[in-house]
Amino acid sequence: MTGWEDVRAEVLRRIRAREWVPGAVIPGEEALAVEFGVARATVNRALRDLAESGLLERRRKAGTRVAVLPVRKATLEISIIRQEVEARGERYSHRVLAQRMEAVPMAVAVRMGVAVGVAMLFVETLHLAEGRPFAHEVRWLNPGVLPGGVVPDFGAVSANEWLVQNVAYTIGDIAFSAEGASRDEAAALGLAEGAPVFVTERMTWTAEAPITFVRLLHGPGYRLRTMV
Amino acid sequence: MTGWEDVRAEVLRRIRAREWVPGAVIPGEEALAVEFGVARATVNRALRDLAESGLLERRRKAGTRVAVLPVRKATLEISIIRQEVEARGERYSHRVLAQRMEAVPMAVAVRMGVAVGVAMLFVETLHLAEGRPFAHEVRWLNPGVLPGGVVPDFGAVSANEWLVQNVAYTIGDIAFSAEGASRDEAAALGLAEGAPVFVTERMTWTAEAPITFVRLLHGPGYRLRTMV
DNA sequence: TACCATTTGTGCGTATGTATG
DNA sequence: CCATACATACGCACAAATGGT
Repeated sequence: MTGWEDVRAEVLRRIRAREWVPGAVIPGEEALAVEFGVARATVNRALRDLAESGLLERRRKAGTRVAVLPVRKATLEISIIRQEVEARGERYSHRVLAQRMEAVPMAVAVRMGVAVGVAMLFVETLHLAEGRPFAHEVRWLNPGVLPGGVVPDFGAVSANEWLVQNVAYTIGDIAFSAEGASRDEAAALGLAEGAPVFVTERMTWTAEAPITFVRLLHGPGYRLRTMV
Repeated sequence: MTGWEDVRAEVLRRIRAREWVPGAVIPGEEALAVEFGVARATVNRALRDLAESGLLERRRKAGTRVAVLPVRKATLEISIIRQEVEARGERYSHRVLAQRMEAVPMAVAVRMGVAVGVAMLFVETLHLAEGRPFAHEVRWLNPGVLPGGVVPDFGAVSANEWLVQNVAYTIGDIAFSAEGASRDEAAALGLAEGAPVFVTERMTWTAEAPITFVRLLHGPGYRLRTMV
């Protein structure tokens, strides 16, 4: 009956009810464990969870305090474009518009952390939902990460999906912005030049080497949502 | 020397090295605990962490398997606009452009889950960085959540910040999109009509009642980033 | 359908490590 | 340097979910 989620709920209630006000130190784990009649580990689990979600701040020796300006943490689920389309109940397809070795432009070189002019595999893809343009993808891919140096057939499986399945867990960062579509981008997506597009730029790395830089454009109507 | 993070690192290595391929069931917690010479709880902590980040899928009785299409989970830190501006080393200020009770339009009523025409507190704010428009905010706020029914002075502390500090932990969802600025929005942000703007829409609730619906517009140059 | 065996989920009490006021 | 409070570990136990018989 008293699990760590119950403890979390009660702590949450006290924060909400302002029984514990922002900035104040709350009782220690041991004290709460006694009060709630649970083990200290159970309290720890609950408080750790609340700290992860930004509501509490915990420091050794200093104790646990209620965050003054809680930074809310929202989690985005970055899925394969195919999954995204299929989740809407639409049929997915994609077309490779270009694929070639190409010297990276400066903007990309900077983000990938390589010298300007280094040759990378350049892949341009149009993702379709029910045959209509859904997203336009431009990608630079470090050929060094391809197993055996063999370039896969991105016409069969999109680069997006192929990488997730074939190149191991990576770290990276993502940035979102709104931009006006360039002439080429607009043409690919069937929009007017300058139309607002939702831009996702993603850079991924292994421990040492850059893997890929992707610039993904979604046309009007696209919404990126967080999962509660 | 062998903490749960070490266990996680080793499991990660095996996934990366494809010793455990996507879709395959990995050894049970007990077996891994024996192999690594740690307690089962330690293995559990490590595997739970990997499952939370989307790399493993766990089900009772079925065991733990390597995710076939790992859904990457990116965490966004949603901070107060003032913090965001100050983090850039710029001076923050804001102006309340409008504040009145107003019947919610249908689009907002639907999202807030209230009847069309219900009166909410409407607040329009312009956020400035170094005196230049940074973001335009339109907010509908349920007056029922105001302590004592008193409307705070949003000219002193922005509604954004006031709510975080005075209304307790909430659940909500956020959606991001790119749109063309309307005439009024463009005017507020000093842009041309139809210019691409980055739109953040946030809806928050307490357990039962809607708290607030916000529509936040950022002009060109704004980028929303994830933390690694 | 009913039951059982397996596997993860979580709890308890205790002990030790570690950052830090 | 020490006392404190969190961080994490261990071993055990039982609960809950669920695949299979």
